Amino acid sequence: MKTPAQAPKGETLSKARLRVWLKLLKSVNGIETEIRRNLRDRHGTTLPRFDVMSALARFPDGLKMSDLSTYLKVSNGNVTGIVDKLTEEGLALRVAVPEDRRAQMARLTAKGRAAFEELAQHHEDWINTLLDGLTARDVEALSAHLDIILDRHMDEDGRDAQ
Amino acid sequence: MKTPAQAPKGETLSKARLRVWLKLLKSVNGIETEIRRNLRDRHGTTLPRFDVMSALARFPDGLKMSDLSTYLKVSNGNVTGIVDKLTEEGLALRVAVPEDRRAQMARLTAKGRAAFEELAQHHEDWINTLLDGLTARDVEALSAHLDIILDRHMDEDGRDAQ
DNA sequence: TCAAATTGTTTTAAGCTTGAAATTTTAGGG
DNA sequence: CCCTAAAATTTCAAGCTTAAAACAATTTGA
Repeated sequence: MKTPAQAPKGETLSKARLRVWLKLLKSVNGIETEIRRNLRDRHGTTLPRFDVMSALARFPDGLKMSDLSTYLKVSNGNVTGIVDKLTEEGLALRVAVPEDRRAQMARLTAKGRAAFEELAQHHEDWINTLLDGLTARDVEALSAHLDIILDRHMDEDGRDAQ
Repeated sequence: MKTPAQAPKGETLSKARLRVWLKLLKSVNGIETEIRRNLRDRHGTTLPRFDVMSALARFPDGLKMSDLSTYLKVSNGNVTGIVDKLTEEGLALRVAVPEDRRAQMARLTAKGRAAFEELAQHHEDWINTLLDGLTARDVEALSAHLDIILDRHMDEDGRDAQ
């Protein structure tokens, strides 16, 4: 009969939720720090750039700047700057939208797609290693618990419900 | 026999881990965004300030600046700026360390302690609401899965092992 | 038709974060 | 005692992020 060390017996549910939140934060921050370091040291890039490339890779025809910022849940101004940099590096480009002269589609270039394929494979490998303690069964159980959180307070758009 | 919608049958373990990582990230980012908004709109403060106050509240005698940055896993320069701001607001102060003139202890003032008590209670309430879908049993199960991740790649200092 | 509202994007100002350089002080040989 | 290395902290430059303002183009409705 083994009880987690930091789980006091009479702990209220509220305190228990606070504890698991701190653990969630620590896990995600730890993994994210490692991913950022790998992207910087092994590929000379950053997580925001990877995120944008990842989004654009999912939409080969490109994404309007505003759709990109909605999809990534960051500000419009933010994606403007990131796409600017990717464009300077020849990894992305903007194409005009014929029927709406305000809008632009951001797309990956061939070079950008190739660079992303490489990054994506390594990224998956890094995550696979960082989560190598989790079995398939663990992954499903963890996923189910996260769904409870997501379904309750984050709707499809990722915004907090109500 | 119900299968999670996004879990393809023949999915490799590596892909499954990648999926759960993205879900972890989405959950934490969603909660963190809500906490930041609450701190800003309802208390006129920020998450980094709350984190520093929370650390100092745990150590009534104060913490050396370097211990504070180690504890919070942020850079030295970062805590310098945050403690500067808290000090300007009368919530924290720096006291000299007699035996080492290089070092300083950061401490909460009485005002800082009072402000933190208020913040901490609200913070716990917010988390309790955001995680209200999780039962005590869910919390323990989730906690156990996070321990697997933390034990495997984040040691006590929070740095990635090996 | 045309003024007002809305939409798409960029610019800007401010704050956060980091890593590296600079500063000050302490500790350890020789 | 001195000189070098190490440690504690701050300063600095660069990049990321956001919210708000500015700008441009489109849509709406009177």
